[in-house]
Amino acid sequence: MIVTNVSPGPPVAFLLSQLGGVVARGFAEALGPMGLEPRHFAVLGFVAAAEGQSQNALADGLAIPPSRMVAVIDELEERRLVQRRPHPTDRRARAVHVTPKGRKTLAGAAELAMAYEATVCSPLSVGERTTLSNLLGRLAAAQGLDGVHHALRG
Amino acid sequence: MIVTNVSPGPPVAFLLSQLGGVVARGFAEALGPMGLEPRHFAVLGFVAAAEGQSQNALADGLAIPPSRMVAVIDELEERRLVQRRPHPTDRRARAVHVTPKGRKTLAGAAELAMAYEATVCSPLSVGERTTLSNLLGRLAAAQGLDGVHHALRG
DNA sequence: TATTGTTATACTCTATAACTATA
DNA sequence: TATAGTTATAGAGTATAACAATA
Repeated sequence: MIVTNVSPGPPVAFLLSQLGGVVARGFAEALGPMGLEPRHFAVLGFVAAAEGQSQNALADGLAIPPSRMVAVIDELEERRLVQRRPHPTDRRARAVHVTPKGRKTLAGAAELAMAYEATVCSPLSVGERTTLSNLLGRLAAAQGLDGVHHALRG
Repeated sequence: MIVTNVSPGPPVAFLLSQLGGVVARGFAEALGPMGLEPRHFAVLGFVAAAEGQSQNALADGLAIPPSRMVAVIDELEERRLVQRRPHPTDRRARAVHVTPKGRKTLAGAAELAMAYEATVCSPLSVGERTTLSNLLGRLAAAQGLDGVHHALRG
């Protein structure tokens, strides 16, 4: 009998667990010079993509509990990267906006992220990166990942 | 100017962080029916691969602190999967051995792990799995991963 | 004096649920 | 009565360092 349902080489699930942890930590380190953690980067980017959202809307969109969103916005606001303004139609809510300084910081962090991406992928040719991105994307889709909540785990 | 240093598609580092977390959690769940957590599986397998090692040697080999190893061995011994015996040459140390029940449990857990691997890889053809394993293996090697400490993060 | 196993402590991180002010 | 934001609390998980027995 020929075994066909086992993938050759080291188990993929195995490598993914290993690499996922290392890359997540490495990404956090790469962001260090900006003084941002991955969660700040994620929230800042999400706010910049759609300004004026309520904190609950942000928490919903990034699939994190509202109480955590409060802390992240606190830290971002303390550094003048975002600003809480009164919500135009609901006096309970706060409309979150990005400051000019926040946009600059976001741009810098995005550059660091791209540089880290290049470091991680450096062992591969451009063609291989495309292949890898495609294969991983299919696995991610099968796992129900939609590409939104990225840097929030840990 | 043509941009060549950016990989096409979603960033690989991004997908790896996402998938790593999901797969690690999924693996923990897959092991659930056995009543084992990934760390127990890893230690049990490492002990089975070389019996009679001291706890410090195990902690060293799996790159986890000795105090943590104590807790894991405690739990494995409570379930009669491993056994602490006096070390033949050093009365301070304990030689850790796998019981017959431990071997059966390990075999069952290994089957669950293979089944989970098959689930994760189900969107890919066998050829694609080989390709993916190869690409991930090269990234892992570049990150200094040696393939030993797998299921211990989280 | 150093090392093995162990225990205790302290620290980080997180979600849950209470609280207030508005709706 | 329900919802937005906030705060407080408690839980899980962890590493660090102190400890006793032995080398």
